Amino acid sequence: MMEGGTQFWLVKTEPSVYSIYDLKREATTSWDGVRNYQARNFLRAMKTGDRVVIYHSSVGPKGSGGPHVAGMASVITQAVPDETQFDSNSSGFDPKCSREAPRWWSPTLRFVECFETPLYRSALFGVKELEHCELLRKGSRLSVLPLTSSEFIYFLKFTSNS
DNA sequence: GCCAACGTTGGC
DNA sequence: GCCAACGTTGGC
Repeated sequence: MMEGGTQFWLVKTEPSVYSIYDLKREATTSWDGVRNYQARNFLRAMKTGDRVVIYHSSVGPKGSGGPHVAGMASVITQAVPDETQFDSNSSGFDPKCSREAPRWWSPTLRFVECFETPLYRSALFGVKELEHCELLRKGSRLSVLPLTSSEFIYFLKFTSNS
């Protein structure tokens, strides 16, 4: 269960690149490739046991109904240096980084569950619990963000075992 | 330190 | 595909 001190997060991913179905198949994954300092700081603040909401972004209106919350994950390992920053063959390669001075970090996440029905972004507007959520702020591009407990509990209602 | 130019994100 | 909003870069 959730112990005191558990924090809640939401991470975005483009399902055409990496989806919750990929996470389900792999069971765990290193959440790498994030190249924004604010998001990086949140990744580093993640602790084992923290709960994570998975959001599918950049899903066109012609796609699968638009961007949506896809399911749940949890943090199993705190962030370590993101290996892709050192890999010149990776799109995440950052020539300014070295192993002595890494800049980008990635925690390991574990699949928890995929929602039976996607929770579409369009359905979130007007939800009282989410009225201050960064996810819904116009122009927000932050791909890792903290959730308040009431925001998280709102998303929890869409899990199968709640 | 300012800010224009640029590249990217991501909803629509 | 469009484009507004954003973050970063780099000249000054």
